[in-house]
Amino acid sequence: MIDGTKSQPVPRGNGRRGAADRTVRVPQQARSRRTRESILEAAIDCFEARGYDDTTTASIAERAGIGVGTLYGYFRDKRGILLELLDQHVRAFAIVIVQQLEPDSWRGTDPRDHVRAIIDAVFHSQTMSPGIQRILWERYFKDDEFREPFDAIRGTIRDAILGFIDAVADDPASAGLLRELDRESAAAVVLNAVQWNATQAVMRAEPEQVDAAAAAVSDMVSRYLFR
Amino acid sequence: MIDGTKSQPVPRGNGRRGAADRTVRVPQQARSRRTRESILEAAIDCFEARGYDDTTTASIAERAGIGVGTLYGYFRDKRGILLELLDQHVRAFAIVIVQQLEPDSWRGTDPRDHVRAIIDAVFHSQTMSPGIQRILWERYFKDDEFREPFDAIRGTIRDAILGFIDAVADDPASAGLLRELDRESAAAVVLNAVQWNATQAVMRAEPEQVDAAAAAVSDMVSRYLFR
Amino acid sequence: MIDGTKSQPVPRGNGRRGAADRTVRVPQQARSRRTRESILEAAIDCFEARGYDDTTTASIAERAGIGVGTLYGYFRDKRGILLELLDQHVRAFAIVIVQQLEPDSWRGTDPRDHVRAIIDAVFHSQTMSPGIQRILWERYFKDDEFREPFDAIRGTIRDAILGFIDAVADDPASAGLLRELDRESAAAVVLNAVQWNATQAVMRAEPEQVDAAAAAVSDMVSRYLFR
Amino acid sequence: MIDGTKSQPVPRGNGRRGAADRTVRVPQQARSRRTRESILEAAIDCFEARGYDDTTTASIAERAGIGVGTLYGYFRDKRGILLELLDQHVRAFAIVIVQQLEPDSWRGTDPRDHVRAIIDAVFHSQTMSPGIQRILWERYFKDDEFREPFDAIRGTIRDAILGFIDAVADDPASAGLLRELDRESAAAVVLNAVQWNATQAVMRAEPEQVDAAAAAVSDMVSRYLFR
DNA sequence: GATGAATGAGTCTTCATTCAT
DNA sequence: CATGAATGAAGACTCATTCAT
Repeated sequence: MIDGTKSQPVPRGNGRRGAADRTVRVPQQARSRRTRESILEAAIDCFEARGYDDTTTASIAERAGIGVGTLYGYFRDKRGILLELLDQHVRAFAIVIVQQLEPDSWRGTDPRDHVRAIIDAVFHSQTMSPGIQRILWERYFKDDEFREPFDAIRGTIRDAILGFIDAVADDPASAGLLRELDRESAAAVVLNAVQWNATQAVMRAEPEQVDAAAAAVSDMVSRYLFR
Repeated sequence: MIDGTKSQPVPRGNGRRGAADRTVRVPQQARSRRTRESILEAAIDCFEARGYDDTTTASIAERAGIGVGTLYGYFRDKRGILLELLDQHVRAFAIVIVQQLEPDSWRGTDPRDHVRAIIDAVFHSQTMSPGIQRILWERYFKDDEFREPFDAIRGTIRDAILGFIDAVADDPASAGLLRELDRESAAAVVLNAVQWNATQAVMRAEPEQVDAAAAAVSDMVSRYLFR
Repeated sequence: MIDGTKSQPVPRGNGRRGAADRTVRVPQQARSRRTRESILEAAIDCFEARGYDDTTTASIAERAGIGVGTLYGYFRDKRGILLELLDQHVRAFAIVIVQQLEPDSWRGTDPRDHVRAIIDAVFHSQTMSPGIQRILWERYFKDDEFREPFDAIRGTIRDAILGFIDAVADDPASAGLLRELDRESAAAVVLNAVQWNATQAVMRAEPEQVDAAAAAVSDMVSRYLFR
Repeated sequence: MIDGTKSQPVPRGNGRRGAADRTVRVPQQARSRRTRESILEAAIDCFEARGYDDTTTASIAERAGIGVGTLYGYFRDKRGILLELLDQHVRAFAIVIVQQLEPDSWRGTDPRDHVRAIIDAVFHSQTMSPGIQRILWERYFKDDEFREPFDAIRGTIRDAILGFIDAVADDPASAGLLRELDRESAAAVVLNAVQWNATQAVMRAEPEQVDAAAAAVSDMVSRYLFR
C-alpha cells in the first residue's frame, strides 16, 4: 500500500517471510482482498474491546463472519494479524512524517513553522485508534519479535529527522538558525520527546490537553533546535 | 488525578484495597518480613528471566524456597507481587526526584545546573533493572488496574516539577530566568520527554549513548524552561 | 477368511466397495491413468518422508501437481490412497510368492532348494520400500478396515504354502521327504516366521544381517518341514 | 518394580528423563500411588476401547475420576502413559522369559522340553490384553521414540536366548544336542518367529488355534536348534 | 473435469488459585 | 502458619473434505 512512494525506504515486512509460508494466501482477487480487510477490521474491534491476549482467534473469525480455518488462510497466526496492523498503521503514519521532513516539503518556509506543523499533525493524526495504539505499545515491551519492526520504523523516522536537521544547517535561507548540536543525539531525543508526549496525549484523549501539549512540545523542540 | 495536590504524598499501596483483604498478612514478625523479601527477590529473578506472563507462581515459590500456598499468604495474587515491585522501585525513585525538586534542595544554586543534575541522575540511576522496567511498562499498557498506581506516581512527579517551576518563578535569586510558559503543560511535557528518553536509553543500554542522551535532554529542557 | 479356497484368487479391491462409490472414477483414459499414477507416486514420497498421519492431502496434491479437489476425484479419501498402495505393492508381491509355490514352478527340483530360493527372494525383494512397509504395518495394527484386506492377502499366501506342502506330500519324487505335520498350523507358522523375520530385517536394513537372517530362516523352515 | 531382580539388565526408563521433568510427581505416598494406578487402569480401558490416537486425555482423566490437570501431574503427557504401560507390561513379561532362559532354571531338564514349556508360556501368558498389545505394536511402527525402548527389550530377550544356546552347547549333559548354528542369527530368528506367531495368535484369539500354533512353533524351534 | 478457498470440529496442555492436612 | 496436590477452564491451531466456479 502507498506503493508508488519512491522516497524513504520505510522498512517493510511481516517478519517470518520466506521460511515456511505454508498456505497464507496472497490476496489478489477482489473477494480475497475484502475478506482480508474484514479480518483486519474484526481484529481491531476485538483487540480494542478485550486486548490482545484476551482476544481469541475464534472471536475474530466470528466477527469477520468467516470460519477460523479461513482466518488461518490469510494470516500465519494471531500475531501475524497484529503485525499487519502495525505495518498498515504505523508505516502509513511514518511515511507521512518522513515525507514532511524531506527538503522539498519545506524549502522556502520557516523551519520553525514547519516543525510546529508536523508536531501538530502528529498529535492530531487519528491514524490509529487509541485502543490499537495501546496494544501496539504493550507488545512493543513484551514481544521481542515485535519490537524489531517497530524500532526499525522508529529508526527510519529518526534518520529523517537527522536529515532534516542537516538540511536546515546547509540551507542558505536558514543560515545561522540551527543551534550547535550533537545532531545524532538531538534527532533521537526529539523523536522520543514528541512520540511519548503524543502517545500520552492520545491515550488520555482530552482535546484541550492535546492542543496544549502539542503547542508545548513544539515550543520545546523549536527552542532546542533553533536559535 | 490527584490534580490540585501541591503536597507530595507519594501514593502508597497495593491497589485493590478495601475489597476483601482476606488473608494477606501485613508482616511484622522478622521471619515473615524475610519471607516476603525472598518472594520479591525470587519474583524479580523470574520476571527478568522469562517475563511476567511466562513466570509461573510455582516457579517464584520454588525459587523463594517456599510452597505455592505460602506465597498466597503474603500476596493476594501474582499481580500483587508486581504491584509491590512497582511500589518499591518506582516509589523509591519518585521520592528522590520529588525531594530533589523541593526548594530546599536547590535554593541558592543555579536552577539550570540543578535540572541538569537531576536529569543526569534519572538517566544513570540503576534503581530498576532494565528487565523489570520493561515488564512494568508492558503492564502499564495492558492492565488498567496497573496503570492507575503508575499514573498516580507520574502525577506526583509532574506536580513536583510544576512546584519547581513555580518556585523558580517566585525566587528573587532567579528573577527573569524562567520563560513565559503554560506551566501545567510544561511540567507534563518535560516529564514525558525525560521519562521516555531515559527509558529508551536504559532499554538499549549503551553507556556512551546514555551520556549523550542525558546531555541532550538536559540541554533541551533547560532551553525550554529558561531564558 | 477365504478359508477353503485352494485356488489363489489374490484378493482385489479397494475395500469399501458397495457403499456409495460416488465419484471415484475408474480411469480408462490415458491422461486419467497418468494422473492417478502421479498421485500414488506423490503419496509414496510424502508417506515415506513424514508418515501417514503427518502427510496432508494438500501436500500429496501439491507434489502430484494437481489441486486438492482433483485428488478426491481419483480416490475416495486419504485412506483410499494407502489402500491402493497396499493393493499394488503387497498384491504384486503376493502374486509372485503364490506363483512360485505352484507345483509347476518347482516340480522336478528339490523342494528344499526351492524353499531356500523363495525365502531368499522374500528377504531381498525390494518390492516395497521400508518406509511404506513401516506405514503399512502401522495401519495394520491401528485400522480395522485396513487389517482386513491385509489379512486376506496373508491368507492367500498361507493357502499357497499349504498347497505347496500338500503337493510335496503327494509328489512321488519327494516321497518320504515331508515330515508328519499339522499342515494347517505349519503353513501359518512358516508364513509368520518368514514374514516377521523379513520385516525386521528390512526395517533394520543391514545387508549382511539380511543374508544371515535369510539363511537362518531357510534352515529353520527346511528342518521343520522336511526330514 | 521387581527391583530385587539382580539378573538380566532389562532396560528401564521412561524415555525423556532428566531433562525438563517439570512437576511429574514421584509417587511414594499411598494415595498418590493409587491415583497413579487408577490413571493407568483408565488409560488401558480407553486405549482398548478407542485406540491411542482417538483417546483424549480428558476421557482418561474422567474415567479415572480426577481432573485433567491432575493427570498431568503424574505423567508428562499422553505418550508418557503408554510408555509406562509398555514398561509395566512388556518388561514384566521380558523378565519372566529371561529368567526362564537362565541355566539355573533348566539345568537338569531336557532343553527341548524347556523350550517347549517357555514357548507354551509365551503363547498363553495373558500378561497383556490383546487390545493394549495391538496399540503397542501400532506405536512401535509409528513412533521412533517408542520403538527404541521396545527394541531394547527385544534385544535383552534375544541376548538371553543366545545365552541359553551357548549354555546348552557348554552343558555336558546336553553334549551333541545342539546343531551347528550361526548362533547370533539363530537367536534373532527364533525370537522373531516366536514373537510374531504369538502376537498373531493372541490377536486372533481362537483357543484351539493358539494351542496348535504353540505346538507347531515349539516343534519348529526345537528341530531348528537341536538334533 | 479441475480447482482451491472455505469450513469448523476437535485436542492437548498450562497454570493461577484453593484448601485439606 | 506452611504445604503442594488437585482443579478445570480456556485457546490456538490443523486438516480432511466439500462445492461453487
